[in-house]
Amino acid sequence: MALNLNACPSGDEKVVLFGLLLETNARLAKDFGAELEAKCDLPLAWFDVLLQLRRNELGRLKMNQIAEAIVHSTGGTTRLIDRLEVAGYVQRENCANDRRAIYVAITPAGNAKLDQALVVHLAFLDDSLATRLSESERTTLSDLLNKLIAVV
Amino acid sequence: MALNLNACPSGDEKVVLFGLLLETNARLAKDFGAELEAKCDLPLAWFDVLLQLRRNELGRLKMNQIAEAIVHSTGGTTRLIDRLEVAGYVQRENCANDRRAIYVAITPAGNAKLDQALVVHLAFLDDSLATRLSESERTTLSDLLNKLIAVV
DNA sequence: CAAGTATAGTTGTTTATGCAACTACTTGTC
DNA sequence: GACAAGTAGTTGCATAAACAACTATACTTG
Repeated sequence: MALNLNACPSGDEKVVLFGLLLETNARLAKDFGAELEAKCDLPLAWFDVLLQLRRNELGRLKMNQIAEAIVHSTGGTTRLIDRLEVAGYVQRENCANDRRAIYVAITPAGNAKLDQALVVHLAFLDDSLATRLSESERTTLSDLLNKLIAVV
Repeated sequence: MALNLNACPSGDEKVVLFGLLLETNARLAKDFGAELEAKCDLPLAWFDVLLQLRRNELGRLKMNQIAEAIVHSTGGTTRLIDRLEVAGYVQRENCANDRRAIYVAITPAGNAKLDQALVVHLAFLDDSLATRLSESERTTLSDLLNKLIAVV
């Protein structure tokens, strides 16, 4: 396995871990994305936006908060929200205090779609997460990822 | 935090974990990708390909093995390898046994570029991984991700 | 061994995204 | 209170990737 470690640290423990993280993510995103698209006709990025919006108790966030939360550029987020708005899942609302800013609010149709998607999501997670990791393992994983992401 | 759990399981433990995985990955990929691009003029996807090639003791893989390893479509992989080949980092080689198949082999220039990139990678990992997670935490994280990815 | 099926890779087309330049608005400072 | 600097969002452009249709080769089965 570790054939030529010094010249080529491609087998370094941290390098492997980083690669594993990318790969795990890519496979999960691909699998779940395909399922979501097939069963709900909803792209993963749209799901992500709707979920972020629901997590805010007012059901709305500013553009830059969304961009930050879903780790997209602001330009990309503008057009992503454009598509969601055309589909009727969100709507732009003006911000009284700051006329530069725009709130994006989830609509009833968006909430309904998200509910539908969450059913699929939970089934997927039962199948792919819960069968592979116990509850305590999932807690450990959460803790580690939180440490990893903290103040990056 | 859990305002309306039953109607809207957006705060479900598994849902949160899944989101955390996506977010961690997105941030790490974005940060490291930017650094790699800035310091080595090497896109993250190229780095990934070169790393996969080096991990094979012959320094070469077939197209479909690469596509599988980096979790891309075969069509996307064709064009990714096109670019790497134009840059001189890999070369296509015929496969004697199977005339449909094509080997992609890393070139000396590719190896040199990868060495350069690995220096940057290790520095990044020291900075973003090693400072946040101890060695035993990293081992735990590796184990959990391996379980998660197994036979997906 | 011929016909049908499966596999490896490429190509046309569409789409989503990032970057940089831009407009509009706000905040801080003299 | 005007001007500089900073911030919010959008747009033009370039690019990377997915999907589906295609070609070429290999395998399988009657």
